[in-house]
Amino acid sequence: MPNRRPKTRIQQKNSEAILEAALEVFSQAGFRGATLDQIAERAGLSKPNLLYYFPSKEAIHAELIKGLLQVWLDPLRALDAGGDPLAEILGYMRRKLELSRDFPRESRLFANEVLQGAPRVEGALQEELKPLVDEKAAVIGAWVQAGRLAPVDPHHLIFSIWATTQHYADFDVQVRAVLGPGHDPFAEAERFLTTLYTGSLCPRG
Amino acid sequence: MPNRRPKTRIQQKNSEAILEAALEVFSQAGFRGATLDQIAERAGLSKPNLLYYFPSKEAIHAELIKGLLQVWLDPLRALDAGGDPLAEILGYMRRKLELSRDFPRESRLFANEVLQGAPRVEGALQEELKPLVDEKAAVIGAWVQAGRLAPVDPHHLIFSIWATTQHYADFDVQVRAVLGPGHDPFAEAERFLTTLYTGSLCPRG
DNA sequence: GATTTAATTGACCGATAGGTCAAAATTCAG
DNA sequence: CTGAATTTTGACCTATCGGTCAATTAAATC
Repeated sequence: MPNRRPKTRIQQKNSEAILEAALEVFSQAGFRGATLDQIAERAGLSKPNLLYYFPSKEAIHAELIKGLLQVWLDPLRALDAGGDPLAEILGYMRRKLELSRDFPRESRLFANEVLQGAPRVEGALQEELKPLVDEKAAVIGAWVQAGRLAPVDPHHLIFSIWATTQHYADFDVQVRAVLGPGHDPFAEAERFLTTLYTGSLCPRG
Repeated sequence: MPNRRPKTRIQQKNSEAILEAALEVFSQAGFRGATLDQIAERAGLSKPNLLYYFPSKEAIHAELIKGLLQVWLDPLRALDAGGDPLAEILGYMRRKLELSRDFPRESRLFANEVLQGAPRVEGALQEELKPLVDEKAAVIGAWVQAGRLAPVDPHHLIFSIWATTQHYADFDVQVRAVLGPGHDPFAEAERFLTTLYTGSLCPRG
């Protein structure tokens, strides 16, 4: 059994291939719907060989979730209390939208997990997500108090940014089916969401 | 095998029990993750008995989706070209949010399906969803043209309403984990979304 | 080049998946 | 009450699931 941290080139390569394949399969079928055989085939390995690198299906999934959560929270971490309120929020929206555009499988993996009751990430939600959101919600709340933002509920503002941006990754099929060909959903979304949030967040006498 | 339309009381009762159980299981585990044994147990029937009423797992799922799509599209159908633009859009948002509150399992069933590539509903998206959305988007576009709404992309406005309202059903676990106890997510969401859309849709000189 | 170590595999395991079927139990019609 | 139709079930089928293991092959080390 290989050590925790891959050492050899071959371990590095195969571990990456497995995680890449698992991301594809898990994000498309959910945890229960995904099979080790599918993952193994996509990774170009036999199933026993796959289980030589990871002890179980759960372990592969856990590794993916672990690596994902950090990346997923980064845009919110970057929200700066010292910046211009509207610019900060629009910047957060934009970074979140870019994640949806560039890492749709990661978004769907997470969506699948939460949608099915988050049995394997509930702890992380409580211990990592909630504190960070509370902190940044307080920042936004302070902006509102100072009259630098129109009065809105900070938590639900954050929810709406999650919802609207992740929608373009998670419901990509539906978005494209409705728009038809000849559209760039993400580019259009950026314009729309900019006007949406600018319009409702600008403070008015 | 029972006829297409349930006739006897017992057929009526069991068919309903099966669909109710299947909704619970499919919405929580996705199609592949759900099992006939789980559905049968929840419905209080044996597996062979379940398969006496529906020919296959696919058939149960298809029946659910069929019944769901109509209900799901009703709020958009009710959007009235003759009404007040902002009130109509807020009303649509509110009806959609009520669906999320009262039928979260249906929302998750649909989300699961689309998330996993919509293999069983892609046709319905093209043939039912797209025409309806295009029609209503045209209505909104006309309002914008007439200067009765701030200039926004109608399709993406509809997407954002879907995203923000369904978020509270589909990501319920996450929303509650972040908010903590003592919150009514749907009531708060209604207030927030009202200000969000009012703020950005009101036309200004 | 030999030997040790890492990597790979085919065969296999018990559990569970969706589904079938003939027979038994129940309900219904006359 | 009786016979026909409906409903229910236990036993069973094949395929696939996650996972194991001993044996084989390929790499790295000396």
